[in-house]
Amino acid sequence: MITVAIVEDQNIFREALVSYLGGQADISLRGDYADCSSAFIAFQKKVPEVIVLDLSFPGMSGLDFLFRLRNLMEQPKVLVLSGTIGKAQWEELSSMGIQGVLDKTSRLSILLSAIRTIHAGGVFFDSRVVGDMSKFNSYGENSGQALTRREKEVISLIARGLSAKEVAGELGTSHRTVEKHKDNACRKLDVKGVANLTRKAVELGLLT
Amino acid sequence: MITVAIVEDQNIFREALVSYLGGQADISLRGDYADCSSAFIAFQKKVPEVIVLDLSFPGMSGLDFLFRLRNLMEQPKVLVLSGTIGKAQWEELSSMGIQGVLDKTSRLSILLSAIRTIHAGGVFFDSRVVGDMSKFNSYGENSGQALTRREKEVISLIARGLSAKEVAGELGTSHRTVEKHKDNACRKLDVKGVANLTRKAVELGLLT
DNA sequence: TATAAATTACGTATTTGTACGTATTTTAAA
DNA sequence: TTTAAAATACGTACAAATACGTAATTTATA
Repeated sequence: MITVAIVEDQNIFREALVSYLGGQADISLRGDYADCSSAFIAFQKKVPEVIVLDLSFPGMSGLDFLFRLRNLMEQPKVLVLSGTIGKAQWEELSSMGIQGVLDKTSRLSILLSAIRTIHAGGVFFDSRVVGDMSKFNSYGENSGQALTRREKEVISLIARGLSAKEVAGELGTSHRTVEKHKDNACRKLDVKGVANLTRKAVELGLLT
Repeated sequence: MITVAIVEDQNIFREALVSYLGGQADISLRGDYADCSSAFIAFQKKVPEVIVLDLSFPGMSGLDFLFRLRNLMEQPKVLVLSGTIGKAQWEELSSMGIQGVLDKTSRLSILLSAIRTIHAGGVFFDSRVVGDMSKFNSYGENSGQALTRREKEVISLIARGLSAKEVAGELGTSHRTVEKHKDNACRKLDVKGVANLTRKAVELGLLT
């Protein structure tokens, strides 16, 4: 018998999942939660073996949630249900020690398999998600560098519509420096122009 | 007995919905489809009374789908399940004669109610979705003008990273004209700069 | 057809972005 | 502490964007 909890903000989806998983012989549902806070409170009393966690909702509070899970007495296995996740999310996810990632376009039977697999001690990473992640590692065999904190800060503000001068004022530095950071970020991301940079910033989850 | 079909690309969600709705005494499921094409082919033979349609997936083929539905012998009631929908989608939706819109964060019981309501001849518009839509009507009590087709075309290309010159080449017109369209669009949308324009274009669903 | 809306085009002046470069100081890691 | 990475700053030349303006032509539509 596998004890499972679901954390998913889309009520319709969550309740439908509950309805389905509740009918499985080897699964015992131990709660479903629409937000991380109420889930964590419940888990402090009783930790389920497997947590099905939707990380597609905004605010990336889900990552804080994963972090806090590591302080529980018992360590639950975590299966992340993702819609589309950005590079920023993925970087944090992969260092967070989760047991699986699944795309919502996967089959329901795959979800079941994944739950059983990770409960048995395995890992389950959906190829569509993991495959997409490879693009994050191929910014170029040449230029595959991660953005620095300052670069992220700068392009985040630029994507919000600020000019280089305004960003400089915001960060208390020179507009030439800002332009340099932006310049470097553009080369690392292999994009040109504010429009592409803006969409990239959104994609990377830098405007949350 | 209400005959219902589901069109939803997220397999896990769709199958979980099938599992749940299949257990309802007054609902008879007549098929579930992961894409509009296969759904339409099936509907040409037999039209369900109610179609639960997810419009949150890309390509906005869902709108073409709605349009084609109008050519069927019998007219099904349509309940749209939306994640977040942009202004462009909403404008087309509201002129498409659907019977209901529901947010995925609604409760499952609400979905049931909605299905029963529109089957009985009523309409069901979730306040969260409709409420959000009001923001689209308040681009300013002053400047609340709709974008023209050309303006949408121009800012869509600009948001994709093309310069005014490149857009001009693409559309076979002068770069001055392109700049003018962009200028006008910016005033209508009350934004400044490529970054803001790009995010607005994404928000409006112009980059699908 | 008459009228309004949309598309087209250009002028001009100023600001901002882009794409190279170099080089110093600060901060973090080995 | 030594070393590497990051952040800082500046030069220059050209391209592009921005913010005003006017106005002719085409296309819908009442």
